[in-house]
Amino acid sequence: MESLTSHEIHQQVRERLADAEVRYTTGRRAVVTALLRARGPRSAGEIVDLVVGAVPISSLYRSLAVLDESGVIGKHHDVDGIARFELAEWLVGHHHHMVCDRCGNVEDVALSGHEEDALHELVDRVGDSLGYTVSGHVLEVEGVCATCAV
Amino acid sequence: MESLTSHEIHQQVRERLADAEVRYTTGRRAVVTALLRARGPRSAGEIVDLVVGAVPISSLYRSLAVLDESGVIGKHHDVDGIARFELAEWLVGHHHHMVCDRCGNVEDVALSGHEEDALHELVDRVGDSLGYTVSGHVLEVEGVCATCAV
DNA sequence: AGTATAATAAGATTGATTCTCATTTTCGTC
DNA sequence: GACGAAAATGAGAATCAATCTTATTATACT
Repeated sequence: MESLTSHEIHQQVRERLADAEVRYTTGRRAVVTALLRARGPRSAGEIVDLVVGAVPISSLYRSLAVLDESGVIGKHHDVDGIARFELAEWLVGHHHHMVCDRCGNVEDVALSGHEEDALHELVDRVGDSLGYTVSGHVLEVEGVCATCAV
Repeated sequence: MESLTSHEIHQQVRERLADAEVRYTTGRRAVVTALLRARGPRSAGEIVDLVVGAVPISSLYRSLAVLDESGVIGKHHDVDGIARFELAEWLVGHHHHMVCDRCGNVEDVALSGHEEDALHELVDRVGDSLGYTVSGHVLEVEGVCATCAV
């Protein structure tokens, strides 16, 4: 998947929100911009720092909820149970995560087409064997990053 | 990995806790028994229901913390951010999770040796390419279970 | 049995997240 | 370019899983 420019992404988001009859306001745009700059999932607290100017935390959480509900961003929880948000895969491409055991940093990782295909087959097989209709998969690689490795 | 009997698991846990100079008390044993019956990760609230008799929630959390710290159980967070606990892999074998998108149920899944080897190679390659020393990996398959598929 | 140490129980506390509601902004219309 | 309806925001209250505190109880060792 060729990556979209920042401008194209905002355009895609605007259209998606329009379909959901939701306005693409300044606050919501600020969240998308912040997540665009970050190259991995970020917590609400981290996003507050990434966004220029003061953002009320309650408003930020509502922006995140709206964007999540309309499929613009995805939400998952890190090892400490804190929610982390990132742009949805239809905007930035399917990818996985490399997590540092020490500092907790999370980076996006895209597999090669061949690797992703193999993983996809594997996952389908697993779902079938248990009677599930597979809708997706998540792979997290855990390790110690170069900086933490002393 | 051949699976251990319930009795053998309690024995292993006892030894592991002894090494950590921690007692294997009734409350801690009850948690292990409950997780042994459950065939997948369970939340603190669910474990309260699985354990026979009333268990103070604060005590349960401390038992879980002690067992987690000594490596007897593992902890992760589900899509709603609540913590789920399960017996550690050295007790029940390395495995992955099949998660139902609808009801949230989580089942353990073990891959074949061949599949697991291939996955292991893949994650090693990913870690190397990013300068990480890989320590593990997590694969979650998402889908809709037979019951929820109507 | 007696003592020192660890574990438990009950409730208070914390902290991320959500809810409430009054105020403000936006959009389509006149 | 103001008007009214609907949507969004902001400030603080409320929620709830999880942790902490401390007094009490149980356990291991002598």
